[in-house]
Amino acid sequence: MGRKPCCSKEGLKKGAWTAKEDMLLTEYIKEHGEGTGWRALPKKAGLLRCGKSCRLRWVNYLKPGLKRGTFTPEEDDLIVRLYTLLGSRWSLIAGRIPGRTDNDIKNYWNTHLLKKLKAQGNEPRRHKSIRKSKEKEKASSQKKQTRNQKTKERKKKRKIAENDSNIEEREQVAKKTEEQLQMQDFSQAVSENNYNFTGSSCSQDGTSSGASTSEINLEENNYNSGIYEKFQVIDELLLDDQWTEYNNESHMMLKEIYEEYFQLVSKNSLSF
DNA sequence: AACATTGACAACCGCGTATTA
DNA sequence: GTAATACGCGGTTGTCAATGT
Repeated sequence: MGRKPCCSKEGLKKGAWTAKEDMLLTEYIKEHGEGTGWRALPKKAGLLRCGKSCRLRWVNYLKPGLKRGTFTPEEDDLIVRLYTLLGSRWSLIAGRIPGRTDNDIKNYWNTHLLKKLKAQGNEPRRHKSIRKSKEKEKASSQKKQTRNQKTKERKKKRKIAENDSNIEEREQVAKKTEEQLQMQDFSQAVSENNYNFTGSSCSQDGTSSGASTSEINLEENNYNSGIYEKFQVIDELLLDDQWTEYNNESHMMLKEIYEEYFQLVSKNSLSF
């Protein structure tokens, strides 16, 4: 019953992708297309990765049409507005910004935009985490605290290891030098005695359709409790002349999102 | 120069949902 | 209908580079 058994993760590679792996994945997808099932792809493409990892690499990095580099002020503004509107639904936001992935936007938000907005005193209201319970948040903050500690320890260890290997290296060099000197002596002795001698060297949808009705579920009632307020925010956004002036297309897009949002809320029979 | 901190971003993990036998 | 699995998403972590002390 059910689907085929899941892949064993044993022997699968993790960490940064190599150029060769990128090439294998790209070539396979070019030839067979994207929708052939991520689960079986790695084996068919000759990759020692899990399907999940392949999908992520493709979607976030290799897929044609992805924009790299700095975000434009228009993109910044759009992200901020969409965040205000949708919260951390990065795939939905990404679906509205051509060439950018959810991961991209998420990273950019966390490392640039949030700080920028804080500095301007415009920090957006934090949306309720979609999944996280308070317990998890607590655990997460504890993890965060130990993280710096771990980093420190890792660096310490690496330093020690480097030192050790340096010592080892130095010892080896010293040993080699000594051996070479001995060999030279020997060689010299041999040559002095007219013998022939030969030496040897040695030598790692985001589209709107993705917003199923379940995305705004009843568990999020707290989140939705501020929905009236949210609609006011949307109205403000839509009535913002400055915004309307410089980006009419995006303005239309926000209107569409407004419609979608309204429909989703209606489907969940939320009254306000 | 050495060490600590912060920034940046790719990649991983775990969960909820969709799909399938 | 049900259980098992795949898929997609958001949150988190790992790691290297840059910057500060």
